[in-house]
Amino acid sequence: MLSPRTYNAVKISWTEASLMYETFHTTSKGDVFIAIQSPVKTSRTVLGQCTAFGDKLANKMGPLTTPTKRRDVRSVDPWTPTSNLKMLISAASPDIRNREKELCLDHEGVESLDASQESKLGEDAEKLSRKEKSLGLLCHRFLARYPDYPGPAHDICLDDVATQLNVERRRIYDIMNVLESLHMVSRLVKNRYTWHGRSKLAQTLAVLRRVGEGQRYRQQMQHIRQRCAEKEFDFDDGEEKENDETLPLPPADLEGPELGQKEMSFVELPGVEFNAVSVNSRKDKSLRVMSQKFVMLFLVSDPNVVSLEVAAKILIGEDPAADQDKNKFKTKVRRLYDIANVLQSLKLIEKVHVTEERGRKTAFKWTGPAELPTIEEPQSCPAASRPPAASRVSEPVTKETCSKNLFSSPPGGKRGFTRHPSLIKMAKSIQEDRRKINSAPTSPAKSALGDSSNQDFPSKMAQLAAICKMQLDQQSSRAKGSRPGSSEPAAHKPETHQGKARGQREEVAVHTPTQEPAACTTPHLTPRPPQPAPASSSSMSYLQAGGCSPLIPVLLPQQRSGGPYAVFLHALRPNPLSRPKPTSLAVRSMTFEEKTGLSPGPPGPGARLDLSPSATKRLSSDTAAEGSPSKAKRVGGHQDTSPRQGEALHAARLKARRGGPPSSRPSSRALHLDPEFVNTPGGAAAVAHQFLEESVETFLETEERGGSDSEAGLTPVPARAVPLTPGHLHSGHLSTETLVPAGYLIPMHSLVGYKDMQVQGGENKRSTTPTYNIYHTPTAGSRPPHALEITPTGLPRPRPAGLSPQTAPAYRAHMQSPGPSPAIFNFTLQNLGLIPAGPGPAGAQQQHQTPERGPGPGASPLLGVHQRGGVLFVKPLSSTPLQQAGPGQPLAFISVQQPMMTTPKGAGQPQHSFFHTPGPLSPLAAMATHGGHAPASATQRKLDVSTQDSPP
DNA sequence: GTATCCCGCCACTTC
DNA sequence: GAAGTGGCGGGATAC
Repeated sequence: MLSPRTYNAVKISWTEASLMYETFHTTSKGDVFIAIQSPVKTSRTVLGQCTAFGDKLANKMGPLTTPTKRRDVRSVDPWTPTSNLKMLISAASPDIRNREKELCLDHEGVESLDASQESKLGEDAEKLSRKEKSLGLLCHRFLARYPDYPGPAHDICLDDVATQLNVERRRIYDIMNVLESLHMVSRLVKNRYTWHGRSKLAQTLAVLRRVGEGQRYRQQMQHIRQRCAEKEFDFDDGEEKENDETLPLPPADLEGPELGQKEMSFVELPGVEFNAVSVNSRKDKSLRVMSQKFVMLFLVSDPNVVSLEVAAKILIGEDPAADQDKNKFKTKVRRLYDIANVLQSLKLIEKVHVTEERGRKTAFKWTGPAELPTIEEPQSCPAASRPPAASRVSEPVTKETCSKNLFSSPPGGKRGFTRHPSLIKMAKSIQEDRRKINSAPTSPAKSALGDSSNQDFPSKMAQLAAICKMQLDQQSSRAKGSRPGSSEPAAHKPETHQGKARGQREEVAVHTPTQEPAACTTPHLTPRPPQPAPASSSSMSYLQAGGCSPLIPVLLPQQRSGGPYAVFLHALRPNPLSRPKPTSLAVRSMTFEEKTGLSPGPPGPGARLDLSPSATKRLSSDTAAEGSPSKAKRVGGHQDTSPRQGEALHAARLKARRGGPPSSRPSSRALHLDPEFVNTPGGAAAVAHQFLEESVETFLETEERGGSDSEAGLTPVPARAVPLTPGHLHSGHLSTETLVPAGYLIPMHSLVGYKDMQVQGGENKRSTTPTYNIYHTPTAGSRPPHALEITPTGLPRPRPAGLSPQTAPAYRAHMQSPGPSPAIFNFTLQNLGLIPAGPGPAGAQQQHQTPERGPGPGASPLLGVHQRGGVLFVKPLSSTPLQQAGPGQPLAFISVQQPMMTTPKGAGQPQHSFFHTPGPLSPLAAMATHGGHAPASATQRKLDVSTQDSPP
């Protein structure tokens, strides 16, 4: 067939080529097509018959081998991107090939091709047909330029790429966003990205799957399908709304959970940890979020076939408004096409058509890796990382050092409220460094570190950055607030610092920056600090993602490449559960879909997610913070983050509750911005802190009391049982939730420290900036075994009731301490075996759950943990669950803090609008707002109704 | 006529 | 204020 050389040359492109083909096929209808070489052939011709890729490929190969192309290929430098591009292009576009051939063939010289190609393409571009200009093709060309598994980091200059590919930058952004969602690239700086290729893809997918499971997407899809089946008519776009009632739109329901996701805003990428950090301007990046969610659907779907409609509904569902708005629906669909095109180029999906009652539907079939690395919680980075920590030390150390330096000053003292510009800069620089490192690491760095380390690297970097930020935030907050209440905090902090000092490295390495310190400090947590690494790590590390409701960030250990990721889960979407959906239903609609289910990979026991709530939070928070200022508005934002932020958030929440301004939650994003919240008006902040603390304490107490309940709530309730009511949440409380970037995945590394964080729990909280807040720990989630189970709804896991007494204190401590979220703490304890999984003590969680406010003002019912002043509130993933959840159930936690931001709004109408989806937000909101009240009902609603339903 | 999805306006962010 | 980003949706092209 191909000459060796050719072969080599082709190798790289092969996949791509295949992808391209597929793409084409898909595009064209799934028909098969073409042999690359065959000059003309277009798609269908050859393969028409073959359906399977393999076949296709084989077929293609045959043709491909054909002389001509090879030549080209060969001639070209096999590995050169251009060569690849050429191949791809030729393969992809018959027209192009033809042209090339015509034009170039002659010369054959690959080179000529190369140069000419692009130029041609570019030139031709104008002439090219729409198809030829498709995003998928463009993506192919783009991908052809880089190796799947880059050794050293590859920097990508958008301008260059755009120029080379002859496309507008705008198009490149679309591609980059999708790639970023898969962690194939990470943004380095403006106009620059780092190419990671597929090195992190497996992990990312594994994480996404988990998250998806946690989100119950499968259920949602089924639900939707059912509805569809039931009401086919309704489907039509517009109707949906109406359907709602009748059918609570699938989307809607779905939304609920997803809603949380809506946070699309948060979408930051895992790999890019920093995203959160700084640079990113728009945290929203819905495209990224959408992309991740879209991928999750495939990963969770048994059939692996997801219809565009279903996907759109689910994704849209998140967007309340979208549901009703046809236009929005259309827009979403457009985006899905964009994403699908890129994913097709990546060969992750293939376009297919599903025949339904209604007719033929466009759908996509997952063609990516079937089996994904399990995410082991255990491995969870933490642990792994830790050890490495030492090794990694370098990084960690650095981070630590940095963080220490940054924070050191304040330990006892407070940190400046506001971040000093210089600090900010530092943080940024650090972040940048991280990024750089990350990028590099991906390949090399990691190697150096070791696998785990690798991951760690990035994560570390991220952590460092995060830590720095957090610290800064904290400092700032302290500075501001050193205020009374702070005493504790202060104490903690100092301790924290100390703790850090001691264990810092470890912690540092491990922990997420921010929290760690705090956590460490916390006496209760104390243990964690240093050692946390191992134990904590283990325990901490894993949060069940799945279990976690939406909000919960899950940390996944990255097995290899990637470190674990922290995923922000949206609030669980109860919905799915809510409706008992018969899977079968789904079937009708979609042939493929039918599956019911397996959850693809439910994480086995092995797979666990580490949630580092804190981490997540951080991320989220960071992100949020980064988020546009405007967003900040939502909250009241104080940016100061950290504990204060959390407090601020609380305060905000409280206010909201009290009638404070409903805050309009600006947007989900805003939520994230907690930091901003933090900033909350100065004096107020201090007060708020105190207030928060108090509330927290109260909350804790409450939790303890009601803990069980809350736990239940926390526990991942079986879907139905408890669907989080996102809506509920949002309604009131949502805000909190909102804050959380649901759905967003963050690489553990970035989070790093989660363990620590978790372990540490409390201390950090304060310190931790908003970001941290984000997390929550999902206790349940953390449980390894359950990972899957944990998933929101279903988490059967019993929660460590055990928390109880003993834990309780600890819990409180946590809560009080800024450290890690209580949830985390619980988690950890549970994992460690210190706490019984049972319902018992659940209190903490339960408390959270308790919906209502247990905690006091802010206490969110659902949430299990709240950090106190600090601010982390853990929410039960599924809000609903709480109720249901019985003892034993694991908890899902969500950090509420962010929500704070939202709170205002969330509470208000906006929320609804925002969140139609009840789900996600709600949980948070619930927590945040604590309007605990909301929770229960909300959750329930969720089940029943679409999110929106949730009563305001 | 519907399905796709390119194109580029424009708002938001960041520098 | 300029540049970078990215949401968004009009409308063209493909089927």
